[in-house]
Amino acid sequence: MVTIYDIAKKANCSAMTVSKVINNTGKISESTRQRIQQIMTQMNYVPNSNARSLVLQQTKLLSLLIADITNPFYTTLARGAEDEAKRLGYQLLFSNSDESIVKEQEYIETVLSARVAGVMITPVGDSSLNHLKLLEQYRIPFVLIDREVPGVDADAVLGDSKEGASQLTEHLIALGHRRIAMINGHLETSTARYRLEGYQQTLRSHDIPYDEQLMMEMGFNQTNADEHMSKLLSLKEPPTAIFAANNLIALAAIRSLRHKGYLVPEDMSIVCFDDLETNYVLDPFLTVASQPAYDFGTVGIQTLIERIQGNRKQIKHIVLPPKLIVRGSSAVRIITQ
Amino acid sequence: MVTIYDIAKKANCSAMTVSKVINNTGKISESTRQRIQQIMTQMNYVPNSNARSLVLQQTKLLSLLIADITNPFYTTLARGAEDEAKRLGYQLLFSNSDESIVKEQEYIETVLSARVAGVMITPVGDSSLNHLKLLEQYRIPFVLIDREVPGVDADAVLGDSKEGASQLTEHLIALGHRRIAMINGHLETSTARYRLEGYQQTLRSHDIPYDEQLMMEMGFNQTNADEHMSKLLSLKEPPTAIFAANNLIALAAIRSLRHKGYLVPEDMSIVCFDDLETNYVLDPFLTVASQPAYDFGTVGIQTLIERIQGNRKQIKHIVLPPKLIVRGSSAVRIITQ
DNA sequence: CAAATTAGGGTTATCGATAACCCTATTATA
DNA sequence: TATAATAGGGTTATCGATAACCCTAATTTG
Repeated sequence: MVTIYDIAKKANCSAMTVSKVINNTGKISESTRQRIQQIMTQMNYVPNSNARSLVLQQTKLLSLLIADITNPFYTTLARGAEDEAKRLGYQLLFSNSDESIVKEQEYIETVLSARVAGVMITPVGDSSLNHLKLLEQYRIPFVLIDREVPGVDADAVLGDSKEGASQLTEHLIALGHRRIAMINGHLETSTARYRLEGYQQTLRSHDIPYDEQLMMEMGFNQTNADEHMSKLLSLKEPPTAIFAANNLIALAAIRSLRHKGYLVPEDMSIVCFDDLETNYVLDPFLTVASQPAYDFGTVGIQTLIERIQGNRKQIKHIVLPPKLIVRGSSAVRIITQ
Repeated sequence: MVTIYDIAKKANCSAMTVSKVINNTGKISESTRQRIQQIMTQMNYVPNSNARSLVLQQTKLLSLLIADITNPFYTTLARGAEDEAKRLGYQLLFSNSDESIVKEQEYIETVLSARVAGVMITPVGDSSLNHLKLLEQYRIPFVLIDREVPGVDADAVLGDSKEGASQLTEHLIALGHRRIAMINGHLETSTARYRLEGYQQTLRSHDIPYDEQLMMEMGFNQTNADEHMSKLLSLKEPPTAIFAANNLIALAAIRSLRHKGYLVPEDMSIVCFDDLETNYVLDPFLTVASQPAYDFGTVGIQTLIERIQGNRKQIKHIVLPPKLIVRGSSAVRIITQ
């Protein structure tokens, strides 16, 4: 590998002079500057950022920890993050936690060892508290994406889960539904709690009693929907609509229903959080509270870098509002009998 | 940040002793080993991998350069790559080239400066030759994914584009189609060339003349399908089927056709390369030559790390075969008139 | 019992780049 | 003209970890 010493030797000067040319600091005559620059180009010199990071005590590396890159929401988010990071001169490491607290913990440690400049993380849940504290202890800036963690006072880019849940529930009620089930993610995550809150509050405002039998809790990325669906369908008064906490749950629910011989939306309306990238879907079907995944990525990186560069002292919570998109998976309740 | 010197001071020993405990080298008494280990845990010591990389002249960083993470094929590939990298103790940087040779070039340079251990790259096309040579010059191992580059003799994990194209064309012919158009990616990429070859050869083997008017070339990620579709439809003898070089092109084609009032597959059969993640598709519709995207990722990383660790001298080309999946987008040719 | 090992640990130089400071001609200024 | 200022560049120490080698006391071996 070519180093500044190689350049210096060829240019008949000291390494320091080369360094000054590279960083555009100090006083260098125009002629030596050009000579050195030419030699660097000619020798294909590329600075060793390990060495640089070591002395400067900072890297241009950011870390992105998400649940699963193949989840469409995170895919788009990651793309936004990478675009913005690149634009601002940073590189992006990424990893998948699969909603596992253990994987998350392991990753935080490798991230610490890489001395990344900052971390953008979708925390698994409230129990992420411990490793987030570790980041704090090491003074590594981080920004929470999509989910809050009680006890952690950090920058965050969030959706408005309560508002989105309200909109979706409101939509179902407007279609005549009264028995509205909810299949939620783990209540260990803040989004699940807010979505529940929005759902309950909207029911209440329409004088619809909250029925615990209509509440199901499963992981955001799990697919044991069959079981939950059976329970719901076997109720004395089964639901006529389902509010799924995200699109994966909704898709699993629809598959399960079809499997059991039910039609959506004829027999059951389904709505959910998060859209699917319409570019890759031929016939968009889900009625969703769409969240701006790409913006989650870009805004998250911006927020992170602001903090890294110390341009801001106070904590910032940014809320990106959801947008209701009505499609074929929800329909007017058909009153039988 | 806690360093080995901090540990050493607290443990009343030299930094070297701490280093030996960390790396499990040298001779250390069981008692000091435990004492040091305890102090490290207590102080939350995490090694500085910049310093380590600097002296060892190697990092545990790999780089993944793909066209676009939101393209479903690459999403899954990236997931496979990350899983495998993590399993083998490496971290993954990623970036999107958007099929742009300029972005690719820039990225290669930042990658060089990060002193990554290796690079996994889906080259934009034949003109990637220059920066790949730069990698070679710096002796940074790399593996080509999905596409070959003439003049570059490197490890590669490839699909069998010719075979897949043959299968798809064969399928259309079996359905009675004779006027089969092809919408290809840029011929600057090896996959586009092989797919063309498979298509042409299969036509020939059925004594169907190759008609240049039925050949369209567009970028793998571009969507000016409308224009191409208009040309095809206005031919004296328009096609009854289209072979799209990948799924994005196929989707764009279908949208364009629908927009013009044509039905798929009634008026036009469509087949293509690369499946969509069936987990996120409610009603899989495309007849595809499916490629094992996840395996592209894992095998690519394996191949790369083998080379990094110097366990293998000779160049290796791994070919992962495609699989024909017949669905609703292709149908028997309806003979009108 | 003397010599040779070895256990257990320490010293020093090094990786590549940079900060902080120093040095010497030349030029500007009083 | 004498002095101060500056242009242009060099020296040295440092970041954190490790390789290569050294050192001393205890233990083993012939």
